[in-house]
Amino acid sequence: MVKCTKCNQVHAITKSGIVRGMQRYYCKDCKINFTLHPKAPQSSNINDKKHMATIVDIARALNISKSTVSRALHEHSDINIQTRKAVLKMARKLDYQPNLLAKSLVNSKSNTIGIIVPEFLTYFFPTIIMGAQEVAAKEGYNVVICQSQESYDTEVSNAHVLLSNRVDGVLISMTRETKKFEHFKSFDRHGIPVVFFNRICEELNTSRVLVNDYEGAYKATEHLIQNGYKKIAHISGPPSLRLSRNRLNGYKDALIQYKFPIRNNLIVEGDLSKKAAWLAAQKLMTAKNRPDAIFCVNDPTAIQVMLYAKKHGIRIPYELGVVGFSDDPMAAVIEPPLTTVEQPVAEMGRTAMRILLKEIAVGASVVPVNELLSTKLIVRQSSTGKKSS
Amino acid sequence: MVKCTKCNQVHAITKSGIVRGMQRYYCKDCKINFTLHPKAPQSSNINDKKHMATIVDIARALNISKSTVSRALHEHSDINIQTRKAVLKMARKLDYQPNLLAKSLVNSKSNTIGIIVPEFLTYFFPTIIMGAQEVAAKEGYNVVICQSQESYDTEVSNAHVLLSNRVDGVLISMTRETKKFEHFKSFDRHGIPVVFFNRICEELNTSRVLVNDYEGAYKATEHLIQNGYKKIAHISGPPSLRLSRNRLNGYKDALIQYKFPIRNNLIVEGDLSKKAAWLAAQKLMTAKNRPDAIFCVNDPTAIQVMLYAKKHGIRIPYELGVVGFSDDPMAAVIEPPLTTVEQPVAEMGRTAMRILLKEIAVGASVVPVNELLSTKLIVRQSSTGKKSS
DNA sequence: CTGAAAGCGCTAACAT
DNA sequence: ATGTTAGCGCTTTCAG
Repeated sequence: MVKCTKCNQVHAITKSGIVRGMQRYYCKDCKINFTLHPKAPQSSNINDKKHMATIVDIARALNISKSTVSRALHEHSDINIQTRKAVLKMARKLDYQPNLLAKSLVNSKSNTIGIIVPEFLTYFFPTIIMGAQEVAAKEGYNVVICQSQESYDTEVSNAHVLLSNRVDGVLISMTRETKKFEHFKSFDRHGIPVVFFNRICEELNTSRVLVNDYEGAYKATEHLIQNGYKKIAHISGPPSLRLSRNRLNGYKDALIQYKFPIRNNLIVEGDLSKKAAWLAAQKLMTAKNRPDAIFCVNDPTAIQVMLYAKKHGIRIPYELGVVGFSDDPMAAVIEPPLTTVEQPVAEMGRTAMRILLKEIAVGASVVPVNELLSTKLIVRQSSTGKKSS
Repeated sequence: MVKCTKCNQVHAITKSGIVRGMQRYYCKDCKINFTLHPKAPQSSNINDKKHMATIVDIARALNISKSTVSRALHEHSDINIQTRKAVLKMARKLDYQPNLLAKSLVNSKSNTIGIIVPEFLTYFFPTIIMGAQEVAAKEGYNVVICQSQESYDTEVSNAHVLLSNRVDGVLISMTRETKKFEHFKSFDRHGIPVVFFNRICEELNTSRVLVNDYEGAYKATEHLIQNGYKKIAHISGPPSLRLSRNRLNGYKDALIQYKFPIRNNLIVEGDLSKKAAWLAAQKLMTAKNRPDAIFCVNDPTAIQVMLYAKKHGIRIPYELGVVGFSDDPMAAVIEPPLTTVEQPVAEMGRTAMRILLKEIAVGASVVPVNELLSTKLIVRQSSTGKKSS
C-alpha cells in the first residue's frame, strides 16, 4: 500500500506513469505527484550470511555502475586499469561468485553439456564419461549426467530435463528398449546438437562415435577358430542395438570365412544384463549339442558364462573357450583371465565430446560425422586351451 | 540512431523520459514528443527452427497475459478451466519447454544438487551416486556430478563451479589430499547445506554419513584370528582420512582384545590406489618376518595383494589370508573369492541425499546429524585356509 | 572510459 | 479470474 508523502493517506492514491524507471503516484487529495524512492540499501542485506554478492554490490561499494563492473570482470576492451583492480579486489573481498544462471539466461548459453547413459555401474560408461568430461572441462563446459537405467520412459524424462536446463549439446547412448525417437528429435528442433556414441540411433542423422564392432567380433571369433574350437556359440545383445547386430555379423562372417556352419541353436540372444547372460549360458551348456566355445557380446556377459561354467565344473579353457568384449578390468582378474576385445573407451568419450563441442561452436547444422574407432584383441587364458590340449 | 517521426532527422533528438516502459523522445526542431513502437513481432522468430517457445509466445498466441499462462502451467489456485486447457494445448503445440534457468534465477533455487567425489571408476562411488540420484529424482532435484580426481586443486574448482551454478546443496566425499577447507566453508557462508559421506571433513560441523568402519575392521581382523592366522598385517589408507584411522583402530583393537602384539612393521600405509597397494604387498611379503594374513583397507587394495601373491606363487588362503573392505563386485569373481566387509553403499547415497534434502527444506541452519550405517562380514575363501589346513 | 537502459524468461505481489 | 508491474543478476548496445 502506497502512502502519500504529504498526507500519509492511502485512499486517494493513483498511479501516474513511470519516470526514469520509477513508478510515479498522484494523490488526489493533496494534488501532488510523487515518487517512492527505493529504500536505502539495507546494509543488513550485505552483511547477511546468506547473501551472495552481485555485481551491483560491487558497483555500489565502489560507487560505479554495474556495467563497469561487468566489463572489469571480463577483461573487456579498455577499462581503466585502476578501476579494474579495484573491482577485482572488491570482488574478492565480497566473495563474489558470478551467477551463471543469470549469465546463461542472458546469453542463451549454459556452457553445460548433457550426457545420457543407460547406467554407470560397470566400468564402461563411467570411463566414457571421464573422457568426455576431461575434454569438456578444458573448454570450460560442465557436464550433467543422466542415467536412463535402460528405461525408455526415464530416457524421455532425461531428455526433457536437459532441454529445460538449456544444455548446449547432448551426448547419448540409448537404452536397449528405445524404439521411438521423438525425445531425441526435439533436441534437433531446438538447434541443440547431439552426438550418439556406442549405442547409436540409426533413425537420426547425427554424428556418431562407434568402435568397429564388426571387426572386433570377427577377430574374436577367428581367434577361437584358430585355437582349435569347433562349435563356437555366440551370446548376442538385443538386436535393437546396432552394436549387437554388428558383433553378430562379425561372428557369422568369421565362421563363413573359415567354412564353419552357422547354427542357429548356437546363437542365443541376451540383453547385456547379467541375468540374461546366465540364462543364455545355461541354455547353451545344457543343450544336447553343447558348444566348446562362446563369444560373448560383452565382458559382463562373458563373466557370467565363466561363473556358470565354474559352478558346473566345466573347465575353461579346456572344455569351453570364452571370449568377451570391452576389456573390463574384471576380465584380467577373473580366473582364468578372460580373452577380450579391447575398445578405446575413454577415447570414445573424448572423441564424442570433441565432435559435439565443434558442432556447438560452428552453430549452424553441420554435416554429421561418423567416427569409427578400432579394437584390439587381448588374448588371455580363457580361450587358449584347446589347441594345446 | 533515432529519427524524428516527422522530419526524419536525427540531429535534434533528445530523450524525454520513459512512459509505460517505452523510451520517449523529443525533437527540438519539430517540437514534438514521440515514442518508437516496437517493431511488429517478426513471425519469422516463432517459426524459426531454433526458437524455443516461452510463456510470452503462448500468451500472445492466446491473446492473454503471461501471468495467466504461468498460472495455468502451475495448476495455480483458481484458473478458468477453459483457459487452462487452452494454455496446455498451446504449450504442447508450440513444444514449450519451461526455461529452468529463468525460473531458478527468479526463485533463487536451482533444484540442483552437486556431488563431489574423488573418482568414479571403481564401483563404489557410482553406486553411491545412483542411490543419491534415486532419492533426488523423487523430489524433483537434478544432480550434477564432479570428479575431483583425488586432486585438491580440482576439488576447489569443483566447489566454485557448484557455487556459481547455485546448487541448492552439496554432497561431498573429499580427496585424500585435502588439508584446507576454505572451499567447503564457502558453501556454509552462503547458506548452502553440505553433507559429507564416506570421506568426511572433521573440521566442519556438517552432517555426515559413514559406515561403522571401526566395527567392520574389528570384525574382519577377529575373523582372521579365529581362522588361525597368527601374523596379521594391515595395509591402511592415508591417515588424513578418518575412515583409514577408524579401520586401523578396529584392526588394532581386535589384536589387543585377542592378546596379539601390534607390530609396526606389519602395518603399511597405502593411499587407496592400486599402485600403492602393490608396493605395500611387496614390502610386506618380502620382509624377513612376513605375515600370514593381511587385512586391507579396501577391496581394490586386497585385489592387488591377491594378484601380487598369485604372481609370486603364494597360495591363498593357505600361505596368506586376505580380507578386504567394501564388497566390490570383483571380490566375488576373483579366485579364490575374497572375504570382505560389506557396506551398504547405495544406502549411503540415499541416506546422505535424504539428510541433505531435509536440510534444504528446513532452510535455517539445522543441527548436524551423524549417520552411522553398519557393516557385515562376508566370508569367502580367501581367508579360511589356515584352520582347516 | 563509463553510465544508462533494455532485455533474457520467469514468478509473484498487487490491482482489478 | 486475469492483467500489470517489478525484479532475479547479468550482458550488451547506445550515448555520452
